Amino acid sequence: MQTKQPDLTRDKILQSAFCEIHRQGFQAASIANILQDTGLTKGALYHHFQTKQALGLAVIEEVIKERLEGLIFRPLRESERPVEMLLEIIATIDKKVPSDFVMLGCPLNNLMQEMSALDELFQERLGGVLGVWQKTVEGALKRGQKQGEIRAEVDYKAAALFVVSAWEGCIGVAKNMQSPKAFGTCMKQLHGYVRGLMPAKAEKGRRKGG
Amino acid sequence: MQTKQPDLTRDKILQSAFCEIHRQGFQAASIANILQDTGLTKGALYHHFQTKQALGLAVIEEVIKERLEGLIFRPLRESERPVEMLLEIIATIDKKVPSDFVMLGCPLNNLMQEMSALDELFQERLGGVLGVWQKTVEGALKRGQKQGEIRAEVDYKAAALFVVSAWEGCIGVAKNMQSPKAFGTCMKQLHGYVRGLMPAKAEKGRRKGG
DNA sequence: GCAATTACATACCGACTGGTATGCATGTGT
DNA sequence: ACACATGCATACCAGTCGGTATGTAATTGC
Repeated sequence: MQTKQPDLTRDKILQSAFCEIHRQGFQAASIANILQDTGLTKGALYHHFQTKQALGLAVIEEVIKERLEGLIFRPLRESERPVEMLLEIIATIDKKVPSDFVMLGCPLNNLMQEMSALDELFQERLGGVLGVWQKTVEGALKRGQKQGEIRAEVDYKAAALFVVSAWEGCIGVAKNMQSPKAFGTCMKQLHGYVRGLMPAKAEKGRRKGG
Repeated sequence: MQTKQPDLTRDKILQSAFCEIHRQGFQAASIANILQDTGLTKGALYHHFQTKQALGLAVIEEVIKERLEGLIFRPLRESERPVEMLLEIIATIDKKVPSDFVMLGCPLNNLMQEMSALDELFQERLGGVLGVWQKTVEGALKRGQKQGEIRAEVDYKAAALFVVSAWEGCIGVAKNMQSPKAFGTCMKQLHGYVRGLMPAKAEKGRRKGG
């Protein structure tokens, strides 16, 4: 066992920074808090990350993006019945995610609201993740259209944009109401919207209530 | 003409604070900037507002809420054809609002995302405004239901919650993409969702494309 | 017209911020 | 085994933050 494990140290910083940023926002996130939490010092932190900004960008890329990847992107991409998978994820996301993720909001959305208008690099990175999300939903709808599960006249690009927007909106409003229940209610409506993209036949076949 | 006009001074501070908060967020909003912008001094500001928090709360109540009132709440409440008015507002809001309101985001939503989890008073005030919004849409849908413009089985409370959530979500995503066009596309989908709440007959009667 | 209050301006403060310069110990390549 | 780079700790810094104490001019009440 080594006394110095740079990769572990770096990861500890990233995780702690993620939590601090999730709770306080990026600008209000205190380097000092992260150091206290990890038991490290400024030397360690600024050895691994040149600036606070670089740390924030790394959190986006290596923590937030990866979480979304596992929770949403990958299942959606790999499923052979993408529309059903999308509906499934929308219907169950409120149970799959710890309740403080509703109380504190979506880490991605929080950062977008806070930083997009202030910092170009943040805007690019966040936009990148958002773009992947959108493209993933878009792909699911497109494939669904080929399978006849989405009506032919549906503009799947616009629909995907709306799904992601409404999704984030639901978390945001639920966060302000501090109500996981409202989140569930809201996402159920989004579920209804997506079902509304399906042909009448396929739509009727699905269960109605949540 | 008087040399001291406390009401005007107070208003100048509120307006400037609104802009500063809209641009930077509340925590990053700098008292010094507001003073520089208004040409006043700390003495003046802290005479009218006990703390920065009090200033923020006043901005919510006296600026943000009033703007939404004039732009959305009042028209919706006073219309005799509330569903049409709701659709009208959703369809044209992207033109009625200056483009920097898309680039900088909805002031209400920005503050909700930033402050709701951090400060109880903010959460209450913001939640109050959001509640009015929600109740107003709710009332519009309810009245629409009586008029037969909304299908009887629609859960108008859940639908109203979703409309507001998706609305904010659309602005948020458009802000991150720095794209007023995306805002329009996204709101058109919300328009479609609301139309989907109408009976097939009434829905068909409306124009399809934007 | 005098007293009291209101409406500001000036100067200052402690706390905290992100960031850096320096130093030292551990690990690594040869 | 020695040179060198990496990994991390300590101490310090300039700048900014919100907030306050004090002073003074303008306005108001009587």
